[in-house]
Amino acid sequence: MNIYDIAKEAGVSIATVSRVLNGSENVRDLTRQKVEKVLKKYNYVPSAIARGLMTNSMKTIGIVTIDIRNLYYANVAHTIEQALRIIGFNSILCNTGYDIEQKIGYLRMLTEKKVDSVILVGSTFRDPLLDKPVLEISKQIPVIIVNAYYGYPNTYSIQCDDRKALEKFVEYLAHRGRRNFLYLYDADTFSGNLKLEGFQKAASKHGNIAGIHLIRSGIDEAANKTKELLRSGILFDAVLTSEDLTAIGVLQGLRENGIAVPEQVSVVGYNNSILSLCCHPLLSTVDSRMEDMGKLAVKVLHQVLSGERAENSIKIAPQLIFRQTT
Amino acid sequence: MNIYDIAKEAGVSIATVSRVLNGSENVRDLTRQKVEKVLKKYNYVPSAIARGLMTNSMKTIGIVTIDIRNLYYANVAHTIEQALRIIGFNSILCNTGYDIEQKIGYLRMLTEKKVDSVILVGSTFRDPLLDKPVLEISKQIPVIIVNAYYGYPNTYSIQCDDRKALEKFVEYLAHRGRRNFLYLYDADTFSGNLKLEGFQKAASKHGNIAGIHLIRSGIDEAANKTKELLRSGILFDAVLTSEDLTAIGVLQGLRENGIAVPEQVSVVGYNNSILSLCCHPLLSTVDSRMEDMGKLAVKVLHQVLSGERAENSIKIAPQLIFRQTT
DNA sequence: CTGTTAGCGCATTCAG
DNA sequence: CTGAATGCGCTAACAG
Repeated sequence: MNIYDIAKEAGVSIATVSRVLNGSENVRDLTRQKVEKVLKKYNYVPSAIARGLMTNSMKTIGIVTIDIRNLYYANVAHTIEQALRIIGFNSILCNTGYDIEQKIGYLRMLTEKKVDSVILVGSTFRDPLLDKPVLEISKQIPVIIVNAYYGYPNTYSIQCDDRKALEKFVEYLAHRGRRNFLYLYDADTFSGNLKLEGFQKAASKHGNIAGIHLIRSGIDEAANKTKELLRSGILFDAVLTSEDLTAIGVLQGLRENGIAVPEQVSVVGYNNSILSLCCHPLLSTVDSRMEDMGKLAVKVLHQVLSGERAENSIKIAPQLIFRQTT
Repeated sequence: MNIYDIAKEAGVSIATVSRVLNGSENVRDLTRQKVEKVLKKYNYVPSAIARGLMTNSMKTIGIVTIDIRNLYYANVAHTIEQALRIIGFNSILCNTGYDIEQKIGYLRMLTEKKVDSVILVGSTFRDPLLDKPVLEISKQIPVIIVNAYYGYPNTYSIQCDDRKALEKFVEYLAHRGRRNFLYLYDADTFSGNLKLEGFQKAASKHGNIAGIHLIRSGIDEAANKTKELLRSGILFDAVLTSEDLTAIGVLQGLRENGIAVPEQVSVVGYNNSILSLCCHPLLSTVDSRMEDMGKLAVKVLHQVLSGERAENSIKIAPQLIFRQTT
């Protein structure tokens, strides 16, 4: 069933059918009704593919991220998908994992499918090996990157000021009498480095750096590292992390050693995920405002696709969340 | 830049270009090289839209679920997306929320975009109001439903035996001396009812039903309900739930009242999410094997799309996970 | 092994 | 306000 069948049965031309399908004004009411009757009769659904071939757009955008199982990415992806739907776009979801070839493969697929834009979620997409593919794509369609920055034309970036978040939390803890700051992180990325810099700057200014350790992501990894550090006799009274999950591992490591939180040691997570509300004591953390970033990403995209001017780089302020671990 | 431009520059016909693009055998090596050279020169990417118009397939399927921020759905969606990619399909992600109109709207969009199939994730998609839309779609393309069942032709269902999970857990707890069973759940759905039935049957057989309560989803809601029940003097020594998050709320409610887990009360979650590893004590729960369900969904889909016969209904066995709360 | 031709289903001129 | 004609970029016969 296509537009020809409808036209024939309604006794009009395909142009007219197309017009009523697209809500054009220039159709006599009587004609419109004739067509709509047939449309309804067959419950006709036009083919977005054929339309796409003409308009060169499928009203679809690609959301590219590492792994949707990560709460952080899930949140942003969800927000983006919902905001896009409202402005008439659907989302192709791409979980690339950390493999660069996969990332490139997904990018290629998205250009084949002629998406109207690509939204990269996560600072791991700021990678020298991706520079060329991203540059190429950005020549065709706008590229939005959440939590990192590309300097190319037609790329737009939304970031949270991660550096400041760490700085301010260290500062806060120093005011509360903490002196020996430990930092555990699990990602050596663009935004990971910003956090690290913030920690280093503030910790050395307001106290001492008791240690900085890059560990694998996961509760057990963080718990083990904590226990190892405890055994080695390192002194610390505050632990900051790049992710809630890591902080929860720290909590468990401390508990096993009978160390009271926050009395003896303060612990701080990152992302303000639901996890931070599941542990005990409730985790102090940083709200990196992923929902706001997602919404901004779509807002910028909408502006760009509408031909309006849009900010090339937006930075929003994180929010410190004080709960029971500080 | 299209197939004509390539053909002209390579000095061949568009059919030949199409052949090398699709890896056809029937091309002389020399010819192939000529074409490939031009392809590379312009970094040519064929249009999936145009191809789709001919083949009537965009190699895309729709993943329809409530909300990807829910860990359970995120897991299944991720697994499905990955498995699909391997067999050459991409995924349009649809977060419908609970609104029925939205669900229908997404379904309509997916048929417009001519997806090759739709995978419904979650038993909330077994809804009388969706019967007709699902029936209509299933006449066009296969519909897979995870965690529920539709009896229509060309629909396929993957389920976890939720009823048995609850039965077995109650039984286990009874063996360990528990007698007064409480059940808190947050979803009045197809699978929700199965869990409930399992609980009722086993609890009344092996002990007493101390209460069954439908509450809103969330930690606080569960914690408040727990405290309310405690105040009201209801006696119970085991709490089962339909979701880890609810169980964690119960844990917090009990803690506030100084009730020891598992010494005085056992608590059981559902889904074996990462949340169950974040709380203290570590939560006993049910692994509903969403990864396996996701993989099975794609396996069945692959069979169907390949014209093979596939099981219309598959049920897999859940696994009880014993940690510290039982 | 290669080229010609004919659509796929729609949007979009351009006439009338 | 409506219709005829054209083409989007590709695949799939069908000839040769």
